Amino acid sequence: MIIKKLHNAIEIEDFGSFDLGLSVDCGQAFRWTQNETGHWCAVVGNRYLEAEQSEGKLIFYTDENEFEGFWRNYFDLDTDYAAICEKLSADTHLKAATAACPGIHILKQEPWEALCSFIISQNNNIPRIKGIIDRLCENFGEKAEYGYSFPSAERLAVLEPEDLAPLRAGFRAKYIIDAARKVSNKEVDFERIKAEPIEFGREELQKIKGVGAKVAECTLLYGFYKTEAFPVDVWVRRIMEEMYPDGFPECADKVQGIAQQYLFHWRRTFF
DNA sequence: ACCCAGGGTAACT
DNA sequence: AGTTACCATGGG
Repeated sequence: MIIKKLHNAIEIEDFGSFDLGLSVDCGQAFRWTQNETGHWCAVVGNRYLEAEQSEGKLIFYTDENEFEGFWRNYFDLDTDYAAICEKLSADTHLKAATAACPGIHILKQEPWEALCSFIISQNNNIPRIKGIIDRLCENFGEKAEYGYSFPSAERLAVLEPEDLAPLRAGFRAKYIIDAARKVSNKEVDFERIKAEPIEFGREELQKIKGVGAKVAECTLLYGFYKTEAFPVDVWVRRIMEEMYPDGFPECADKVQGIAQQYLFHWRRTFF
């Protein structure tokens, strides 16, 4: 990876197969948008980033400290995805999926934002999920010059489900409040989920009303970077029924979640 | 009017 | 233990 400092940005070459647009817009994160110039923009935590990719170059409009201290890890730029995809290619369908949409990285999102986002995702579609999350941030996040932050669990914990009416989240409002309360009072312990094997996280997260197996797996994969987490939504279920009636291939051991992300995007985009 | 969406709960057999 | 209606909302 070659990193050059520009006057207002960091320019990167030789960053492997990473695809910025695919990674931020393949259904794992919901706050990235394209501005008039096609640059990808989002608020993550209390930071803001504008970024673009063109002609083999990746440009982050931020300084070196921010890139090295946060974004490099957020985009998982130091993991060798080419090697992972090569390993997955031992399976015919995974070979096709990884070849069809190369460059997807798992984004290392904030655990609370991932949990809350995937609670909202249940029995919902991606455009509407984005809308609800936008309204959640506008109503309860902190306003900065560049946009609204994602509201903390502590901020939402003091609210009642009816207070979330402006979100038009439907039956999910009460689940969001229950999650906020159990996370902020440590009844659901994020530090232990980070430290312990995935089985602990599975049980811990499902103590929350409205969190079942699928939302828990998404939270563990995108919020805790547990790459063996395996979320099965309606699209992945179709793939499992059509292509893997006898189970998921061994070559995906420990990275089932990454394999799942390629299959999800492949199935939605090309079938 | 009907069906579906990155599901989960509760109430049934 | 395995099915099924129902849950709010909006787009096709």
